[in-house]
Amino acid sequence: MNQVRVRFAPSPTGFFHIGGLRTALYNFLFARHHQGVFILRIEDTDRERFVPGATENLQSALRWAGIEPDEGPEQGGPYGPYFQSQRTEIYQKYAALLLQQGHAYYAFDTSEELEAMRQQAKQQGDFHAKYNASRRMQMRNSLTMTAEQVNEALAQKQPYVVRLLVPPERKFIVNDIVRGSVTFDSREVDDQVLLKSDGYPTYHLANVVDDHLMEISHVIRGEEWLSSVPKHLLLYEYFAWQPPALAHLPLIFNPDGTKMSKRDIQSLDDLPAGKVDPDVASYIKKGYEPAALLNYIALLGWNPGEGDDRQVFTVGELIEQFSLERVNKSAAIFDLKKLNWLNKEHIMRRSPASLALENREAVMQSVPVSEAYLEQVVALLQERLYFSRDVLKIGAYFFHDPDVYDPAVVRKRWEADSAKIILEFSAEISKLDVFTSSAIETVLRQVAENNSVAATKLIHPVRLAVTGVGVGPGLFDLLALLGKETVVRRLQNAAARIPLLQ
RNA sequence: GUCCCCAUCGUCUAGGGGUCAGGACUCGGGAUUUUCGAUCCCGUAACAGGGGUUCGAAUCCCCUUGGGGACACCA
Repeated sequence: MNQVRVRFAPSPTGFFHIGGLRTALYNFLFARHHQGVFILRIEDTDRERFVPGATENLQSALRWAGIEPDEGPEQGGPYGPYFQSQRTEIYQKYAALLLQQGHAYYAFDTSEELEAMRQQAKQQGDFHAKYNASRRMQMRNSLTMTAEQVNEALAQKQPYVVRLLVPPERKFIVNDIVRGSVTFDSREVDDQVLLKSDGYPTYHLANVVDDHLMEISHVIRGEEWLSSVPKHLLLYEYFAWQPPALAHLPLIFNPDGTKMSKRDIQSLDDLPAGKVDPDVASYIKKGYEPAALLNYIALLGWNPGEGDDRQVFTVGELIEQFSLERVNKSAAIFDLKKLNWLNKEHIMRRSPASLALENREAVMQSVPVSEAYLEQVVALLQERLYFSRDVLKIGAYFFHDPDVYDPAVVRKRWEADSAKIILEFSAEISKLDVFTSSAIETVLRQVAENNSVAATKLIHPVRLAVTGVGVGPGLFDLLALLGKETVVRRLQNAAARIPLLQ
């Protein structure tokens, strides 16, 4: 295989869709797997739908995901510019070439005329009329006008588009890496507009020209493009260019089988039944691990195959395993539950140091603690974290004395003699020289025994007294980390305050 | 409507003529633990339907049904 060069070619017309991220990921994985080049090309040829900031949003999301292009608007490259809006002369040149060779023609039809044609066809039962062999000779174009008329129209600066001349009676056989062989009839393809009246190219022209000029070896994109492949094939043929290999990816849907849409989604915490948020930014904001999201969407339409039951993959492992041949044909449904599970799996595999670093700012803002202390806190909390930045949220008591005691836990765990035993325990641990987990445990069990109660009768009230909540890491580790002074203080406070709550 | 694509547990999927149809998430149960979490066991749950082909079909073929995509001077 020659050098692999692939591109992710989004149009900056709104938010960054999760399906787009997967397309980018597959392109990236494929490129890395083959030591190829991953290119970002911005397809901003529709200036009516252009959304300012969309490109930047896209690039920052790719950066977050760690799937940065080798060539693109930011990193440059020998095939630039990578904004199609900056390449209009190129497309015009190729459109002119097609015109010259008779593979394309001028069309002067106004949108009203086009609309009238479609309306009329509709009345005749033709729902989606095509501008093609069966109708082009009834329209106002350089096929029906004389050369003089055309030149005159051009001289008068009448708006025109350039259309692709699709031959009648042609079969197009598309060989797709994921779908196999798919056949289309030219009757089904219309004389696609190649150059719009504003001088900008349509997707089809720009795409084919750029893929060729940028020496793209494999086009990996969403299934929605499959049916326009015949037009592209025709263009390659007219230009006498070798078309790239094609791989059309299955779509991703909501749990209810509908298209993922941003419309009715407020937030990830408040999803309507059956819906899922398609906006990559929402997942970034929520605090998902990039590795987890990538891992999850990689598995939506791809798997490593027989004999490999792994679910958790690092990006490196994905690169190693990925192949287009193992991409599925059928659409997948996005399941937040599995993403959440993977997120936890990836968090558990991280180093406490990196998690500490990520929580550092928020924690320090709340209370200054040593790096070492923070890292020990993280070590205790790590496997209880659902999101990497939740340290302060689920472990506030490592940084502050509790100011409230969970009423449900008070009700369940606090008994009439709890205060008395807790004070006794407090007095006993005060005497400890080495405040280690095991020393504390020994003392606690001794105190329990002295009072003829099970250790749990002491363990739960102590946890409540020290943390204010009923859940958390192993009690003795927690107390040891907090330190004698803090623990004794909290026990005494709680012994005085909790009985008043009952 | 026309053309094209797709179809294995609720979800992601493995398997592609002979399998007890496997794994993962979820859910349920149990073990462990001082709680939560983690971990370990166990369990519920699928070849859309109908016809062929074949000794034998989830697997190959056809039809039906269902879902999806495309049918713009949007990508």
